[in-house]
Amino acid sequence: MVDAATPSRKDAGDGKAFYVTTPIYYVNDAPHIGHAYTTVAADVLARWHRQRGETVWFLTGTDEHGQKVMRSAEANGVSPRAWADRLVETAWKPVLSTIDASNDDFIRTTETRHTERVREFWNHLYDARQVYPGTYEGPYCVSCEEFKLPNELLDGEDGAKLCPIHGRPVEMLSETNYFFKLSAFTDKLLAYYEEHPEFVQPESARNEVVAFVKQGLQDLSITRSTFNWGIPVPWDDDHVLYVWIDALLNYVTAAGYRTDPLLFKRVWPADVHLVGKDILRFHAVIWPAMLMAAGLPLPRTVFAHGWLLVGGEKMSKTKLTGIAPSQIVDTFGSDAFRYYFLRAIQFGSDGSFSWEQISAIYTSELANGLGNLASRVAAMVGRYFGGTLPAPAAAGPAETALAERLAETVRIADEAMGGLRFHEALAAIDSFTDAVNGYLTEQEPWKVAKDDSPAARDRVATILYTAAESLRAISVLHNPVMPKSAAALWKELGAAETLGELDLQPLTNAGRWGLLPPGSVITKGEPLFPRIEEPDTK
RNA sequence: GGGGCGGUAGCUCAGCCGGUUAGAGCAUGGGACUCAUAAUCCCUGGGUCGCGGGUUCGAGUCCCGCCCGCCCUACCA
Repeated sequence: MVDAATPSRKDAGDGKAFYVTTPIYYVNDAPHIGHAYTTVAADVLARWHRQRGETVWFLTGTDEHGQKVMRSAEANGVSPRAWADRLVETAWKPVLSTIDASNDDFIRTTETRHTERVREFWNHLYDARQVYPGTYEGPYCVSCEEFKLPNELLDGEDGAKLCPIHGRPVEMLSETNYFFKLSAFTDKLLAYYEEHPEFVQPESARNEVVAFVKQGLQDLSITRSTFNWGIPVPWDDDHVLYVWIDALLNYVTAAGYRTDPLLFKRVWPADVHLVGKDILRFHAVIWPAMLMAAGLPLPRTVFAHGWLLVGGEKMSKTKLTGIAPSQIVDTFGSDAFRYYFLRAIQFGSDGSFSWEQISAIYTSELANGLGNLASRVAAMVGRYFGGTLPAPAAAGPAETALAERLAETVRIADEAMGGLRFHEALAAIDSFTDAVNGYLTEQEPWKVAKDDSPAARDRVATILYTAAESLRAISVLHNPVMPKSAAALWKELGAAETLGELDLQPLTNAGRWGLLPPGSVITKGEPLFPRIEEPDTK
């Protein structure tokens, strides 16, 4: 029973938790890598902050009301709720495990914990006279039986506006419904953007939002009466709430709004709402206005990321460029999926996806770079020290340089992650991995090992310790991004026995040198990132 | 129509307030090495910086015009 769903992790701990959200996904779409991209970014952020030792609350979920879902359900001969249940269980929830999402909660807008709170929220605003009855007038297509968007209409002859589906003239129709006094918040929003430049990111998104609001806001029609798949308006049974006005509230209803004051206090306001740029306005204009109207604190940041482009064009189902996450994960694994999208695309900008590119990055950075490094270190500790990590002797300039490089890498990566510059963080970690590979090649421990004098043996010990210690740090740094591989590496280093669980290694200390205790038992396992001989170039 | 962003090496992209021979990663080619997942390390790139003008001692980097792609210009999610 969905309504009985309980958060998997209620222990948000003491103090303010880092609260990150994805949008709730509209169940009527098929999940594609665009959705997974957002979720992965949120997940990496959540895991990164957990690794820093912070308490974290990571929410995702599904948006299930509205006309489209209702119509699909009808077309499939089932109730809207049954249709939504099916999509959630067969499509949306499975994606989360496909990409290894570690969400603390999953909210559905059809759950009573949501619907009841939404009704209360709007009833409150209605009582506070923030909502009033009015008339919505817009272009309506009789064939579609729905209102159309002014900008999707086609121009017909003699200036008539045509329905893009039926090619027939639309007529202006009006509908009585309820309006939220959004216009009253124009100046307050502008002032807020001004005072909180970090509220809408990146800069380009912020500029668009500000420009939009500066035009002046109109009141927003928040109810519909032409169909009934939605949350009933508390004061008028003939209307249901407009789906967005319902959906946005998930961020608070799932955070214990009006039901769990302790959780709510600990979690709200959200630190980051991650959204695609297509839904920026709802999150950066309507949502904060709703919160202002209700007297609730606003989220710290709404971050809009870009589109994934396939073949230079925005991914779309109709052009058959919509790709299911499993298509990629089946070939490269969930870790590489996560790594690739955050590594190859500047978060906030549009990014090109191609099989060639993911294949290239997988091979060069993961298989040849990190994976091979782990193999060569494990092999040499096995060969020269029977698998037991030796204690290092005196550090030379090369060791000191690498240790300093590590500290710098952790600093850069942490700062970049804090600013949602995932690609920058991963570039720094990759660059450090390269440095370790270069260090080994320069020090040539395999040559030093041919001399069996005590001094030479000490030198080999120092070199291999240095490399293994570097891998220890890389494990911690990569754990939020590639949890499976990082755990495998951690195990290979024998670190669980000597340092404890990987998840508990504080990221903030990851740059400290010399944490991996000598004596750790290092084993050469299966390759971390097996070579993929024939990439699926479909 | 108005506003914004982008068009830089085969690919993906950096190039802040204009200034020595235009950069990175990957791919390519050559070399070194052999611990390692035929992996690693070093060297190697001569690309009309979309097109045409202009300003300037000097312009991917500023101005004007044009071409191409994308986004915004409110109630599909």
